[in-house]
Amino acid sequence: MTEKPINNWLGVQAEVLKRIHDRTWRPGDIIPRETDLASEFGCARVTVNRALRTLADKGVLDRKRKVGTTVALYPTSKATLKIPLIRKEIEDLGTAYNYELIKKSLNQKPSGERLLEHFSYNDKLTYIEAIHTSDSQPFVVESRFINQKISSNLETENFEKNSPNEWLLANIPYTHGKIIFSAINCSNEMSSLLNIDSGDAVLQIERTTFDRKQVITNVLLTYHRDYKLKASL
Amino acid sequence: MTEKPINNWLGVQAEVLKRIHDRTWRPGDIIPRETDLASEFGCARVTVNRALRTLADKGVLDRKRKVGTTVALYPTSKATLKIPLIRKEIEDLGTAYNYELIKKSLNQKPSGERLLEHFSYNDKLTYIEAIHTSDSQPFVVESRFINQKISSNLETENFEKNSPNEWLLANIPYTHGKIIFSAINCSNEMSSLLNIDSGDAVLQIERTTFDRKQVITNVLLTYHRDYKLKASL
DNA sequence: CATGATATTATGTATGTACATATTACTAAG
DNA sequence: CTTAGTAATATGTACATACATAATATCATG
Repeated sequence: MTEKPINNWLGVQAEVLKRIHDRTWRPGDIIPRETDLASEFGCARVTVNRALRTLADKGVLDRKRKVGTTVALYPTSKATLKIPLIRKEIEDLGTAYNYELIKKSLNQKPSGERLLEHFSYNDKLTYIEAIHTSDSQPFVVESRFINQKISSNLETENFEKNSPNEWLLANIPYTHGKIIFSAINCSNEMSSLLNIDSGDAVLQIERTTFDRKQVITNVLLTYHRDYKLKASL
Repeated sequence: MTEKPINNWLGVQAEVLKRIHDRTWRPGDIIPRETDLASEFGCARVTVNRALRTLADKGVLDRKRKVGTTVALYPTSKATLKIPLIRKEIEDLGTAYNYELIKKSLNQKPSGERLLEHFSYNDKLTYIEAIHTSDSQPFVVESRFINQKISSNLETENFEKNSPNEWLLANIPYTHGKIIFSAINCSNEMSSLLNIDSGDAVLQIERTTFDRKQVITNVLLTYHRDYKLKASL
């Protein structure tokens, strides 16, 4: 071992990325096995394992027992986008956050494709429509259905001051969720809420969160006209 | 140790999630230290470490040396969206994929805010406009600038048959990227390409990829009207 | 009382070893 | 020649141990 050993997993990761990057190992290639890399780098196999495992998590490598590790053919660019609390997103812009309840109605029955896809026919839902503003400018309209089965405290909360967004996060744990991004032409009603012209294109995010099999809530967020959602890969 | 030990990291992870879920540990709470959990579960500290580390990666926990591990206050819902190759996305729909080059021009100078944010003033860019179709229906219009510095082979590739999307992925490695999602009202020109009405709202994704500091390419993908981007959290 | 040195502590990581598991390759029985 | 059974192998994981590192708490000194 004349070379300086790479004896930490970040170092191994960097070296592996370097070799993928400079095409020593090309997409589809099988790379040397852990034991070989370990002895080449002068470190323990577990260290190599951690580096390769992390890269596999990120989608850079594909791994299979007994078969080996290959450089991913289509590095399915996994973008991770952080979805912050709306209040926090606005406050982070350095602007004043405000929340206003527009509508609230209890005991709604699910109707329409969007709701019936998630809720069952005899679920009772609380509907809430509200607007979040940034320096008094409309930022996003929240239009939400909450499954009344989830919590008895739901009735005592009137959502006049607190957004259901925050209330749910603080009170109702969820296991997983689905998100759908789309673009829509603004309706008359929505355009007056957002203070833009009817027909203007706006970004819409639908989010459904679950507690195991049970749907907790389905929310449609309609953003102001110039909203851009950023992510990195 | 009367209880059955939890001696694998997935088991520990499940148990920790259970306790967060049933509010034994609430958002903001500091949870017992690794050594304590290890002795409670009857496993090694490293096993607990791996479980907690993985949950911290996912954003469920916050960890800090010497301070301890807390349940994340705002579990900054990290959505991971997989961005597949366009061809693959269409083929996975079970429809026929087709690619058609619309325009190609060399030696463009960057102009406009979008390009000058990334490219430097005297970069030479190759511009490519192309359309990807699904069963002959317009699926997405690709409008791309490629930095000519990145590869000498760029000149030999005419992009008549192969989309720059695939060519770049196969030939030019990148280190990281930025993505911006927005909604726009379709221009006259774009609407005729996408075979929809001018003014229709469409989803637009801008993606810039880098090789370290250097910008490789900036692409604007304008999707067909009913396109929805799905992600999970 | 302020301040800088020092001890303490919880997480972070490296190592050698051992065994588990998934998958392939090989081999022998029919 | 097929097939069930078995060996070989690369990754996956668990553990005990040791030391590293970051952040806090404590204490001595001026």
